[in-house]
Amino acid sequence: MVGQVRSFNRTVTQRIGALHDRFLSRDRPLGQARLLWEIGPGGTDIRLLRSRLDLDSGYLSRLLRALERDGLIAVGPSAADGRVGTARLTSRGQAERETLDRLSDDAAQEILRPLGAGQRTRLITAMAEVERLVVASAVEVAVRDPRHPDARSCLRAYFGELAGRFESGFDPARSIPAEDDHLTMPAGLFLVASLHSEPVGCGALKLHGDGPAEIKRMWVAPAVRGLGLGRRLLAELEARAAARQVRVLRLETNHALTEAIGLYRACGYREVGAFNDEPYAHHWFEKHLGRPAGETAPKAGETVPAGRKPGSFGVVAGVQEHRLAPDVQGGQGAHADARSAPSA
Amino acid sequence: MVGQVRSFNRTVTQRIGALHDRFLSRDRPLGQARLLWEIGPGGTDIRLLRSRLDLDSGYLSRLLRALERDGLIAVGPSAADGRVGTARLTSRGQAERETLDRLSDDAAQEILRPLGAGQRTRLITAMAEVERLVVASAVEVAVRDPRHPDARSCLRAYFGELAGRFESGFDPARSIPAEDDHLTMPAGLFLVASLHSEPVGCGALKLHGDGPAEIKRMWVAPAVRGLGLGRRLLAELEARAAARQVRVLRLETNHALTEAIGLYRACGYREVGAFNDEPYAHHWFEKHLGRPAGETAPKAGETVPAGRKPGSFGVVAGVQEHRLAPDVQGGQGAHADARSAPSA
DNA sequence: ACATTTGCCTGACTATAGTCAGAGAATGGA
DNA sequence: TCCATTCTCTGACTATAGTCAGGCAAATGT
Repeated sequence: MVGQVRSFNRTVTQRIGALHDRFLSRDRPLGQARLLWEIGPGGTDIRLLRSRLDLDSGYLSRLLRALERDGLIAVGPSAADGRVGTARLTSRGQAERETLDRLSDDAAQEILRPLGAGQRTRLITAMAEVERLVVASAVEVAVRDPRHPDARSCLRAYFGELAGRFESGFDPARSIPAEDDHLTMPAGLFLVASLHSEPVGCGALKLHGDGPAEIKRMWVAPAVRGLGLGRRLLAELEARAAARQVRVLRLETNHALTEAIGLYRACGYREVGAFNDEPYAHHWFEKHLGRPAGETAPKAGETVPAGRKPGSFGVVAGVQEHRLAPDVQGGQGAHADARSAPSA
Repeated sequence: MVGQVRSFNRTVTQRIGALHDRFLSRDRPLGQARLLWEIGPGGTDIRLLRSRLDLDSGYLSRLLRALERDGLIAVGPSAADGRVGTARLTSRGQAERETLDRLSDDAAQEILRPLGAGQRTRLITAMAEVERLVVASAVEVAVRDPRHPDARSCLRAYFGELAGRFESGFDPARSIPAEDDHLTMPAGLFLVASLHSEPVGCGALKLHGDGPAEIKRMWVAPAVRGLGLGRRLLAELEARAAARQVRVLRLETNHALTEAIGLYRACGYREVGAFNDEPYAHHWFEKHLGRPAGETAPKAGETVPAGRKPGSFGVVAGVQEHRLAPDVQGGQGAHADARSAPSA
């Protein structure tokens, strides 16, 4: 497995990355091109640019002034806050950005051009799959204080969604409360999932000594649904509950939340009778932890067992192996001919 | 299609490339690390390094001496040719290389770690597919003089393979000859397929005025089989034949070459009676060009029709869209909540 | 044997990317 | 009102990556 990932890293990153950069930096340094793109039509606050591209403020400042000198952008103070600046594209900047857009298309075409029709569709499909899963793997899950802005943002989105999806609407005041203190150690905990440091999901655990603990506040942002994030949050909560000697987990949910119900079932939760009087709930679930298992997915954060083979493959350019892509093929036996010195 | 490729380029290249480089250049500049890797155990001639990494000779020289100063490599003249130098790793160099190897593994693990078991296998499968096809798209096909070293290398490999696979062996002198002049314009032409400027396949066309032309010397290196290269070479030959008013293509082949026979059939060649007395042939095929089509794959080198949508997506870092990966999902409607300023 | 080519090296440059320590203005909170 | 903080900018550096023009020595072809 690791071997395939490494092989992919070498071959694909190298080839596509190189092609990409070659097209983009045809007449402008890469850093500037990146920035020009990132500003986008409509303009962007400088501090946003800094955090998004993760640039030193001095460096960014210089890049901005280079673009400004070339008449591609105009920088002015933000309306709301006199300290922050806003960069916006001039019409020349817009044109330049459209050129970049076109070049990026060319780079993509360059990949597709040599392939046949069937190969193209297979490539597109596989690329979509890799992309989905790589994005999924870029999501980070961490314990956060429920009072943290990211947590608050998730909770707001969560309540908003409940209000939209429950046929009765949703009023937090009528629901059984789960106050911040109850979702903070030692009473419980709150997990936030982030993608590129923006919150995209959450889940909470409310402990009751060594009695059954409760799963609360399970939410995944619409943009990242279908990436297995719900399952991952749930597994993470279960692991942390188990680490605190919890034997039984419980949760209640509304019948409008069909994906959630499906998730709980798939993760080994069994429907039980109502164990509380939550007015918005239609289903109550329970799961006993520490089972002989077989039905639960391996927990996220677990170390992958796959051992490294001593003589395994490429690190960087790895052109030797990369060259004739023996990884791609099964065997690598009798092609000495193809490798024979071309200039002999 | 182009949109998906672009989206992939941004997301995957960015994420994986960044991770990769972060691991590798922990204590050594990337250029040096790459070089150290490329030299490999057993050492490599400097001119090979130059062509493989496509480096300026001056720059390479400096990199080599930096590594030499650090005691990681030793450079000496090659045994065969006093002009060329050979770089080989010292024991410290070996150790350093193994560290890089380990770091590269770590980078791969880092991708897999957050995923569940099912996701991992799906990712691996999709990565293998993308890699195969990206390698396929990196193969270049061009007309070459059959006397060119690359062409010679292919022919040598081709004859070698025939000798190994025909139960009777193969002696070029007994076969109907196709001399260099007959495979050079205007009498014919010779195609060479290269991957990273190493020859990996060939195919030739022998014209007979406006009579049936012959396909000859079809060969694909074992390491790149299964990438559709044979089909591509064949399509390319057909296109060039058609451009010269050829109406009918012919070829003969030996029954030991089962993949080739399958390829010809799949590409619309019909078996016909022997049209020559080639002693090594068991099957003779023919194809009429310029048919109403439907059975031939689209010719390589053809322009892809897929038009660019005016407001389409990211060029460079493209963090805006990239961030919550709307491309990955179908829709992008109601997740304003998840985007709301995390620092609000 | 001699001219040409090939392969590597050196010196002299340039551009890009990035870091770090402040300075100075605007803002927010006590 | 004042103090601490936030945000951007400037100056002063450094490292990496690369380019280009020769120079010298070994090999090659005639």
